[in-house]
Amino acid sequence: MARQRQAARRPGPGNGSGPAAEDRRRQILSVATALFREHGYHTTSLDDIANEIGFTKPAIYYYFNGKEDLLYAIVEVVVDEALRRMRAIVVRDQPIVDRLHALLVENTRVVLENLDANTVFYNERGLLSPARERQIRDREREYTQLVRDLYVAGVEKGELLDVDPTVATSTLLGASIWAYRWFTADGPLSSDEVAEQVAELLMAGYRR
Amino acid sequence: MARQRQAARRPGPGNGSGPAAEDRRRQILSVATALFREHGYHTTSLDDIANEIGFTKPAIYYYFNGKEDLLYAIVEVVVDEALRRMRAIVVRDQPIVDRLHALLVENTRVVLENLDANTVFYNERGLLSPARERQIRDREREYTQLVRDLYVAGVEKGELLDVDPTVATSTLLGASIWAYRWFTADGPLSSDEVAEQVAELLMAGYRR
DNA sequence: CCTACCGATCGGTAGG
DNA sequence: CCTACCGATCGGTAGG
Repeated sequence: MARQRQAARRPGPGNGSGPAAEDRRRQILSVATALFREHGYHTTSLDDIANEIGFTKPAIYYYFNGKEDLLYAIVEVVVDEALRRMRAIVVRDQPIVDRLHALLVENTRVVLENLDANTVFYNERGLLSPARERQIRDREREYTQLVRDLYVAGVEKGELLDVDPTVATSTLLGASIWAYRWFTADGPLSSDEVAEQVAELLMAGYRR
Repeated sequence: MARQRQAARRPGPGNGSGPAAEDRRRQILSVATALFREHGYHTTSLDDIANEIGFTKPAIYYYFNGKEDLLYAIVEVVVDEALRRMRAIVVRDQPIVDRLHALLVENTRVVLENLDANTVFYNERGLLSPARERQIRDREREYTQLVRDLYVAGVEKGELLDVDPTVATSTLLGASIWAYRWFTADGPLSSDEVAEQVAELLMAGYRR
């Protein structure tokens, strides 16, 4: 589908940083994200991506330096967005339990609102070069650390269950993130409803 | 390391199904599991696997029909083992809350005890052929269904928190499984300790 | 279980 | 952003 070449304006090096070029970049990333999610990074060729958009492989090199740059760009946005949202919640003037709850709701939301990109993040980011993988890992650690610090403070105040804070943080975030594996937009629950229920379950525990 | 060829007995088609052949199969799978986990399926070549053991690529074709067969064999063991252990717990003569707790402890344990294989399972199983992926997915569904049925029964009896059973099941199992992403054998906690703490947190909730 | 080798795929580049 | 093309990798096979 959409295999016709647009007879539109030649981009040319001139507007390589113009707004039209930004749109093209976004379009390439969007298509790459969907294909990487569906088939995996290595099973998706640059030809696949280019064809899906309606032009040829070398065009991609006009906007990106190589295949790995596509993956990196996708993955980078995911951590940065998660980090940004977590930061905003952690500093709120609320009881720690409430902040942790809000944080888990928000975390599930951000995952489900960007399902393709998040799936690529969790499935393919290990394929990045060691240097880039490290950069991503550092930012992810920062994000985990944010939640861990909150948890430690909550235990000290007697607001949270006293288990190992690393276990608690990883497990709670993991439970939230895991939604990317089973959530379907055509299911009975909206992403917001899922986010709420997940957070509720983790806060209250399953035991009645 | 271990790059010397063993000058041992030629296997030959004769003992292709003998005990020595089974050992070889297991060895190949074990090496493949470690490499697939570390570098990913597509980044690991059959030459890599063969070299690591100390012979050449065609030898692998003496024991397996192709690269994908290696992945399938690894992944199959993982679901089957999980399914087997879950079945044994679900039928116990215990209160549902206790069975759910035991089940989560056991689930985390089985993941952490076979970290390499489970990591491959969750990261690479999407690369199987559609037919094989379906087979794995069916067995995984059976396993999820087991836990879901237990949850539904628990809610009816008033023993469990009344949230959507699919959300509950997926989230609880996900939280447990997620340990494969952050657990390290050289950390302060043993896999058994982690398994207990995860299950405790999920049962009681983080709120004090 | 080895040597030798083929065919296809694919990321990337030249040159415009 | 296109045509044409190269080089390397790699799964798989022949033939022993």
